[in-house]
Amino acid sequence: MTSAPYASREHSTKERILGAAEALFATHGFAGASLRQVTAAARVNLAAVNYHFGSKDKLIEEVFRRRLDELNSRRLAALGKITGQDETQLEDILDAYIRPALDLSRTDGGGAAFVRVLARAYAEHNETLRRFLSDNYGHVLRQFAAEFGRLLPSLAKEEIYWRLDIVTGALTYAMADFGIIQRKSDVAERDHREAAADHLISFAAAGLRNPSVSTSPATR
Amino acid sequence: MTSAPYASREHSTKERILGAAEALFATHGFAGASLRQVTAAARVNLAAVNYHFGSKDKLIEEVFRRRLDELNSRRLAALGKITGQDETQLEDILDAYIRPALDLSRTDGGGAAFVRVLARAYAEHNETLRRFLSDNYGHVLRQFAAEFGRLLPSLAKEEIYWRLDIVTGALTYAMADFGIIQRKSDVAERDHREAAADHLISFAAAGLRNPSVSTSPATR
DNA sequence: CGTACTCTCAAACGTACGTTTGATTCAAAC
DNA sequence: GTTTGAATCAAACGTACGTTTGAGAGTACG
Repeated sequence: MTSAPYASREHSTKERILGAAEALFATHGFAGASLRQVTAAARVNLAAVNYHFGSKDKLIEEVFRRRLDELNSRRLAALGKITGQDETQLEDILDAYIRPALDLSRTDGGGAAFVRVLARAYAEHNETLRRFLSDNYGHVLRQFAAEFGRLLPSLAKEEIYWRLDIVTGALTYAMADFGIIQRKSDVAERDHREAAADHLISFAAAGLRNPSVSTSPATR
Repeated sequence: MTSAPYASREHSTKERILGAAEALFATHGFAGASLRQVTAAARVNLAAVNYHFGSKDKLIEEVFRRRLDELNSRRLAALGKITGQDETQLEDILDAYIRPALDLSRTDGGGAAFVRVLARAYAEHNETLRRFLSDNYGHVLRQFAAEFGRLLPSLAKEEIYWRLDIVTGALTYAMADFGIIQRKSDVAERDHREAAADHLISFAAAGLRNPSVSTSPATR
């Protein structure tokens, strides 16, 4: 072996497992993709998953962590630029939230697959996974909810979280399907998604602005 | 098979299985909910599923058929009222498509659960299930696509199907989450969903009207 | 009564799953 | 040269799955 300066190369066992798992989870779901499929696709031994990650659940978490760390950093960076400003519109906050995810779905090397994994996570209401995401990235949601609350003072905190969850799920699903369609597209695909993202944002803004529904039973 | 007047009552074995399967598929997915869970919840013997339905896949199909027959009949009835009319708007066709589903999510007796099952079906790209839905209800999609095409003459047939799929998936997901949230709501929930549906429709209309993307130049 | 038929039941079938084990490899450290 | 420890491997573990079986209960009808 030509002892290169990079100890953990892109083609290390761990990385190959993560890549294969990401692709197979996107296609077959977390329960539907078996470790035997994953290790066969990654061309590693079956036991490698439990050796390097400990369990299938931990592997799933690592698939998320690898992408979400950067995704949410970008979200917070974008949010930081508009936080507290007077002229901030609802659409600006939504843009800070979904634009990094849209960019991710455009990257090579599994980004598009990961967006589909994200959509899976929303569809499956896996409690373990929910807990992991809440523990590790809940502060991001909280910061966005706070900023949304600033622009929507008439909505209760709880109501804002509900709507954010619905909006995020619908957006994620739409983005995931963009990723599938991407294969058949040509150069104009980028423009299509750019324009579609604008529509998604305006849709989400309309849903969030919706004044009706009361979550406090006493106040009627 | 003597046609007894009340042979298949609401509490028959078949109906109890269908109800339990619907609820468990909504919560745990098709792969995640086992026949042992289903039969235990329905309080029937494990073998009853294979006796009455033949297999788990056939049971899944029957869960869909029980609801989709009426759902799509209502969709076609609503579409028939506006087909070919000059003053038809995109929003009218979308209303004909998603309003029956929204009504279904409001019904008692598992309708809300079924909408979540529908969302599952969209998230999982199960080929067997896709085939079944396409074979049995593809004509509905085709009729709607034809009417959409009439109002969107600049879009290729294929492009219309893509966008319909994305839009339907996002709408279904949103409606499914409405179903989950429903529990915590009071009387105003109906108004909320009514208003939210209007936003969903306008969002979908905007996405469908989007003129960009060219699928035509390259033949592939 | 006997026959026929539908439905239910406990038990077992074979398969696939996630996980664990113990041996083996191999390069670096001593 | 020996030791060490990380990494890989084939094989097996116990469990849960969908499905099948064959016996039996219940009902209808001559």
